[in-house]
Amino acid sequence: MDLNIPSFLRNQGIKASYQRIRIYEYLMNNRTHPTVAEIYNALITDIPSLSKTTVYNTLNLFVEKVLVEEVTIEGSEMRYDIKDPKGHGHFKCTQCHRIFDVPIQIEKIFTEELSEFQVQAQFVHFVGICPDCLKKNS
Amino acid sequence: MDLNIPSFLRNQGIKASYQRIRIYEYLMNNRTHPTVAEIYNALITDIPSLSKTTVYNTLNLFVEKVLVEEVTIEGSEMRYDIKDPKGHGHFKCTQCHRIFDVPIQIEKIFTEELSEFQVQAQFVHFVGICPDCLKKNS
DNA sequence: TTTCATCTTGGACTCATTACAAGTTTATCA
DNA sequence: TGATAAACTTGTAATGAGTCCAAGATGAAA
Ligand SMILES: [Mn+2]
Ligand SMILES: [Mn+2]
Ligand SMILES: [Zn+2]
Ligand SMILES: [Zn+2]
Repeated sequence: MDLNIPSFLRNQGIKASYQRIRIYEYLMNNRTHPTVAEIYNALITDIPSLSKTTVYNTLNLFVEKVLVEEVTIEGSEMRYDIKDPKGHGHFKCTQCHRIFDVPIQIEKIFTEELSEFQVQAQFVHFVGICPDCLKKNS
Repeated sequence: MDLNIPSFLRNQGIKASYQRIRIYEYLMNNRTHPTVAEIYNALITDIPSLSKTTVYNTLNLFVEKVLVEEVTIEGSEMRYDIKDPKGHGHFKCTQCHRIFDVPIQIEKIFTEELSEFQVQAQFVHFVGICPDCLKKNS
């Protein structure tokens, strides 16, 4: 499923600048929920003129156009994730600080009390210790 | 269940200073998930010497001692909530910006894939429009 | 190639939070 | 009492993620 990023972006009503293509491509290839600083540091060697503001602008645009989702989880920096139409939760390991994807049964979360609310988005996340770190500890 | 806050704090290993008592009391009486600024502004008339740093220090201490929980939900300011041993989720209304408590069936969220992880905490939140605002809109 | 809208850039700025050092309170004990 | 020290509070300065803005670059259309 070899995605052509430039035409994909244009289909979403986004002008496919070089910076935007490279940022989207980075998110596709690095499903680690990177921060702005991580994205910027990864691309700056290839794109020496890149500005942090452009990374912010581009991510905000992608979020607005629903190509990308913000992941708010423990810590002071926002993280970014390619939009998953199915939706999934996250698990943050307190030892290695990695963030794992967790499949979620969204329907099961809804409770009676929410019936009067119009829910537009839902977020689930866990904090704890991942299997790798549990092994290392023992 | 008329709680004696000073002795409650001492039981938790926390010295019951006047500031700490008033901040805890405020959180007990205002289950609105207030920000630091809201707590500070509410108490500054009663305690003119109160410092914002004290509010930060106190809340961080309460979080460490598990008397209070941080609520991270949309927006740049941290919010605080008296610790609920049962646990509950939150719903943020995009129109009136209120944050509602939502009872959650935590067990139902757990998926097969989490079985190898040691989960220490879980967070669920929703974003959408609350019943009051839905009525106003129609 | 000219034009005009859109993008990118970097530096200034904002604002929530933390760090720090000096002053205050409180508990303990001579 | 008074002395001593630990813990707490306070105000100011510093940090740092994110935004604003104005000037320059890009690129599609005519
Ligand atoms: Mn993810
Ligand atoms: Mn709550
Ligand atoms: Zn780990
Ligand atoms: Zn509302």
